[in-house]
Amino acid sequence: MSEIRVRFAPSPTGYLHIGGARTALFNWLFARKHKGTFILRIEDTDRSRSTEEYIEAIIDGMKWLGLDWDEGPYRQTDRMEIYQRYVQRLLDEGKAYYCYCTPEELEERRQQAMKEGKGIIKYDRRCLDLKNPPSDRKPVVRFKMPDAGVTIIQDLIKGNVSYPNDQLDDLIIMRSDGTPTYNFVVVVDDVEMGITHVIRGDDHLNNTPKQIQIYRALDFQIPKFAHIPMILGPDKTRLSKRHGATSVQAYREMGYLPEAMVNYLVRLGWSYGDQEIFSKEELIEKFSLEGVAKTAAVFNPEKLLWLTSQYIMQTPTEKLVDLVIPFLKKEGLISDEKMPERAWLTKAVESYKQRAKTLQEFARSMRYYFTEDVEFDEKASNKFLTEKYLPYLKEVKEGIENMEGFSEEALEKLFKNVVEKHQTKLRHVAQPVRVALTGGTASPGIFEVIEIIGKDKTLRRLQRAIKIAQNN
RNA sequence: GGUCCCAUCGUCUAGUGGCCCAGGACACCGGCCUCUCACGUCGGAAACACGGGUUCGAGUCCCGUUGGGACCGCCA
Repeated sequence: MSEIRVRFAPSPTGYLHIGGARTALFNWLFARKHKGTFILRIEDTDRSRSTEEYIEAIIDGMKWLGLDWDEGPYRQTDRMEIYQRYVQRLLDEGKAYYCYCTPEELEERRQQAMKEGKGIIKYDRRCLDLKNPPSDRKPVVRFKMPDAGVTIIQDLIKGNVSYPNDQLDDLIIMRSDGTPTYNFVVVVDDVEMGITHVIRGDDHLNNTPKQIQIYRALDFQIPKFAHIPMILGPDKTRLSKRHGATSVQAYREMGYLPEAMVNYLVRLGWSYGDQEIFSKEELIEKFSLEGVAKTAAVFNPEKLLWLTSQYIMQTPTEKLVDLVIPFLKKEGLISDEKMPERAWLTKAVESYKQRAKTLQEFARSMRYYFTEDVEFDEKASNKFLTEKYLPYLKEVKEGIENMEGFSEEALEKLFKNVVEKHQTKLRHVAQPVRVALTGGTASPGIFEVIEIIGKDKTLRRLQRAIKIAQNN
């Protein structure tokens, strides 16, 4: 049994997007599952649109997701001689030819064909047997497609798909500037790199018969193909920027967890019975191309959010603290110079572990733990910082002032005493205090919050709230 | 316009002829828990696109219709 070799081949014309990430993930899982090799190849033959920045961004995104590769990153721009050699071979064997038509001429003819309602928009081969090539033009090289018969793709996901060869265009394999084009390099590279399984988006399905013809012309062995369904936006068209955040780094910056992203992505088009949550090890064990669906999937950020919250709850708090710190810095709540004690930070993070759905949410909802004062939510202060609750606020304040220790237990006892004395409910005491300390009506348990905020700050905030209540 | 792919709750999906008057998950709604929020838990509403076949029996097989998508570039 020969080794399995797969690749992820993004073009660096943008950040690593959701769709690309899932393609990478499926390839990676397939390689890991079969103890094969996962190759990263940068498809940068389009020099005008490829940038170093995007190459970095893609690599960065892969690393963040934990998709490590075994070979590469290869870059097609480093391999130009190889492609040129194969183009020459096709030329020598009469399987390709020079074409002198300009892009403008071709465009015009395409428009014309479209207008006449001709279904087939393909090159008319007028340069195929040119007697006198124009000397003032640099030609492209076209691949000569067979014009009869059918090409059949044996796809691991779609099954057998056949195309009439008369539909296949004589595609350009080398531009007039001497650089090769995608459909050609992809074949050469996949063969040169010993790729056994081509796993890619099904937007490539229609390119595959053309590529198969190139494999045949070059006498190459054809790999196995697996075309995975697209990821769509809510309007069911191909997912793109206009659908909002679509790059993996955008989600990283919003405080999503990579494990959640991987889990979400894998379930988009793949399933294993009713199971929703998978560890990476489990995925490697259970992943298979047979489990991949044929239908396109709509990207649903809400489920990704839920998964992130699930992973947050599963993450050990100590680790969570490390993850939250950069977001606290970004919110301007801490800095290297102003770094709170680790133990305190741990308690603070712990208090939001069941509540924050993203790392960013941690930082934002924990704001009042760090600031000197709080900003009151108007509705909340109007309702709870009033004369009615004034006695409770005062008694809690006094109680804390006279308190021996400063533990959750002691605080709970204090509140109970106030409740009993006034024959009221705990919530009538807890809510005004909550508003006083956090500015709003929603927070972790009040005793926990008081302990985290600390005695001094708590007293100051209560005092301030009492003043407001007196005037309300 | 041509070629190709696809079709189960709003969304992701289970389902490979009888176990399905269709199961799970997110979101939504309601109960419980409760100092608020969240978590958790219990319950609810919610789908086999349509029409023909095949079969004792079809979400599952076949054909058609409709709908959606992709590709048709000197982009990848």
